[in-house]
Amino acid sequence: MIDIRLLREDFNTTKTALQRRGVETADIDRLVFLDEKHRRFTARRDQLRSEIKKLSAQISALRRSDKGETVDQLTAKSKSLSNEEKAVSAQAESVNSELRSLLLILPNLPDPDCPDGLTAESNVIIRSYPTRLPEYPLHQRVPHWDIGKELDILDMERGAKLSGSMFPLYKGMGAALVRALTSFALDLHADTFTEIQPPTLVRTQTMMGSGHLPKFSDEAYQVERDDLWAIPTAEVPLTSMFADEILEQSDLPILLTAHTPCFRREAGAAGSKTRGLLRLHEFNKVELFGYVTQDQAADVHSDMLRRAEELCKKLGLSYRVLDLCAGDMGLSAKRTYDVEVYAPGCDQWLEVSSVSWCGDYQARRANIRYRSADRVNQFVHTLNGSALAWPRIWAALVETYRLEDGSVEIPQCLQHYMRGVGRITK
RNA sequence: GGAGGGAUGCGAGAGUGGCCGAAUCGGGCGGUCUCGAAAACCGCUGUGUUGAAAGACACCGUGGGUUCAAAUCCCACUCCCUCCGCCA
Repeated sequence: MIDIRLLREDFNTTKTALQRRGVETADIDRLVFLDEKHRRFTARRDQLRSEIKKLSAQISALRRSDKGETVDQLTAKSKSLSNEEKAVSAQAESVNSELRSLLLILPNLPDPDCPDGLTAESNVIIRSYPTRLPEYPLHQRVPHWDIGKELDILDMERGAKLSGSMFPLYKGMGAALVRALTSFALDLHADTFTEIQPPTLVRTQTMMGSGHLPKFSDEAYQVERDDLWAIPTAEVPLTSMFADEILEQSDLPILLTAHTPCFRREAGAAGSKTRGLLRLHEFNKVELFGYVTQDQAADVHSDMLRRAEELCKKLGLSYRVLDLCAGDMGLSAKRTYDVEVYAPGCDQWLEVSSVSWCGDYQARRANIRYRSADRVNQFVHTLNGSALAWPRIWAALVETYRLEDGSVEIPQCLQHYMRGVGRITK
C-alpha cells in the first residue's frame, strides 16, 4: 500500500498520480476524510489512556497509606474514564478498519515516466526483436493445439477429463520440453539469483503481502478447509519470505529465482483467446525476484527485463517489449514492462513475462525493512518478473519450429536438457 | 491424529497484578588505554503511531476477556520443540 502521509502532505501530486491509475476522486476524498477522523479519535483515546495511567499510579500509592475513601473516589473516576476510553477506542478501530480496507485495494503510484492511459491500447511498444516480423511459411502457420495432437505431446482432452478445461496435460517429449525450459532458465539465472523452491499453498496473510488479496480473491483458488490459497505466481511466497523482518543494507540486493506451478481461476475467460495453451488455470513459470534499496531498483529492473528477453532470443522466438501505461499495470506496480512472443500458428502475440518494479508498496504491506547505513529503518523495494511463463513459450516454440514434414525441431540450447533429442516426430 | 513443554528486545534469558518498555549476560556501536591489536573499564544500543516540539500512546506469539491498573490472571487460536501414531 501507499503511505497515507503522501495524501496528507502532498495531496495534489498524489491525487493526480492516483487518477492516472483510474482511481475515483470520491475514493481519494474519502481516504483523506477517514485519515483525519482516525487521528482525531486516536488522539482522544491516547489522552484518556494517559489520564487513566496517572490515576492508577495514584491509587497504587494511596493504597499503601490506606486512605480508603480517596481511593474509592479515584477508582470511580478512573472507571468512568475507562468506559469512555473503550467507546472512543471502538470508534477509532472502526474508522481504522475502513481506512485500511480502502488502502489495501488502492493501487501503487505510477512512475512519472510511465505512459499515460487507462487501457491496454495505451501501452507503448518500445522495441521488437527482430525489428521486423519475419515471413512465416505455411507449415509454421499451424496452431499448437493441432501440433500437440498430431505429435501426441499435448492432450487437452485428458487434462479436461481430470480437472476441467484449461488444465493442460503434456505428454512424452511435450512434457520433457517444459522440464527442459525450466532447467535451462534456472541454470541461466543461477549466476546471480538464488534458487528457491517455496510452498505453493499459502496463508491469507501471504497473499495480502504481494497485493493479490483482498482485491482479487475471485482470481485465486482457495483451500477453504485449511484457510490456504494456491499461489497465482511465485511472486506471492517470494514477497512474504522476509515479511516482518529488518534486513541489513549489506544484505541487499537479495535476488531470488523460483520455479513453481501457478494457479489462476481466470473467472469469465472464454473464447478464442483461451484455446490450447493460451490461457490456463494451471501453468509453470520461472520467476525472478529482487529485494533492493531504492538506488538499486532501476538496475535490477533492467537486468530482469534483459534476462526475459535473452531467453526469448536464445530460444529463437520473435518478441516485443511493451511499456505498460499507468492504468494497465497490476495493483502493486510502479512501472511494468511486458514481453510478448509471436506465435505464428495462432497468429498472436502472447504475453510471456511481466517485469515490475513495485517500489515500497509490497514492502509496506508485508512490513519488510532494511537498516540503512545511517541506522534508519526503511522499506525495501521489490521487483519481480517472469523468465518465463512456459505454456505460451511452448506454444510459440512448436509453431515456430514446425518443419514441412510436421515434425518440430528442438532449439540447440534445449537439446542438452532433452537427452540430446533434436526433433520431435510422430 | 494423541500426550506434554514452550513463545519476552539483535541473541540467550529473568520477570506471575501497580514507576516493567522490561533485570542480567552476550553481540553491535562509540570512547579510555595502546605504536597497533587483544584484554580490561566507561557509555550508547527494540519497533511504531501522533505531534512543530516537549511529550503522549501502542507493542512481551495472535485475538478476545477480567481489573481503577495486565508481559503477569482467564478463554480461544497460531507457531515451535519432545514423545507416540500415521505416512511419500
